[in-house]
Amino acid sequence: MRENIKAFKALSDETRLRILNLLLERECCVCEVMQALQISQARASRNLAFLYDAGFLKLKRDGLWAIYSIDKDNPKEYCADLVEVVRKALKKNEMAVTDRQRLKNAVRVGPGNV
Amino acid sequence: MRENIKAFKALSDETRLRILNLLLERECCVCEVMQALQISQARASRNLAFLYDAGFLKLKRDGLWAIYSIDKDNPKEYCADLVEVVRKALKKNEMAVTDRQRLKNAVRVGPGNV
DNA sequence: ATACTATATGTGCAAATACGTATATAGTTT
DNA sequence: AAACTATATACGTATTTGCACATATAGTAT
Repeated sequence: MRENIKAFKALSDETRLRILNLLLERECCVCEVMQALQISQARASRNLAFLYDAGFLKLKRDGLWAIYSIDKDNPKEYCADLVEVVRKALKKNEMAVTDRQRLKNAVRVGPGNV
Repeated sequence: MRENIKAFKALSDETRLRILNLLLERECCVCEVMQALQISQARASRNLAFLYDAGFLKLKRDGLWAIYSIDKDNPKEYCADLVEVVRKALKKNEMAVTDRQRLKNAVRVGPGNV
């Protein structure tokens, strides 16, 4: 039960839903998330970590970059189900559409160079 | 987005997941919920109201009793999807099984008579 | 009407949450 | 090595949450 609660809690926050919306498009590094959502680096990092901890994301390192993506192989069945719910829910959401648009212009370069 | 967040928030709490678990068995009045979960009347009432407000439940009055049940006709598609996720997640959960068992012995009589 | 019953809600408090700011960490480049 | 870069985290603060307790509300029965 504790794990389920953690998963629902992870999804009950606007910042994290917006992040998930981005990652449904493609994998992102922290700096791309902060650009697309126009939020601080610490906020992006923290909320990505929250989603990761809840089991929704996987992480790979590429030099200085931390590349987060949706973990489609997570054995917890509810994870994939919940991601699908989010995808459907945000498909036509105005803010989500804007974020996805901004993601296209985001570049893989750190906070100091944006 | 605000509605989705409210729905996820409603599910990110142990008491409310346990309540939903009961209602997946059958409709319940407030006093049956408090008996099955062994919680206070105020706590049962408030958390039922929370789930109701999030769109998961419907309410019918029967004399003094407030009968809550899962609203299967809610047009919001994510509601039914999320209820299904909860059903799968709690099917074999130990606490959820215990609660369902206790529900069988719950009676439709108020807090003063338990 | 009065007493009773089931449910809802106001209040205050302790704990949890989310954030900005500043700083630490770890990998990269020169 | 030193300077730089992307990310993670510690800390303080404002807000939100969930609860117990007490009380209010509304329907029922006598």
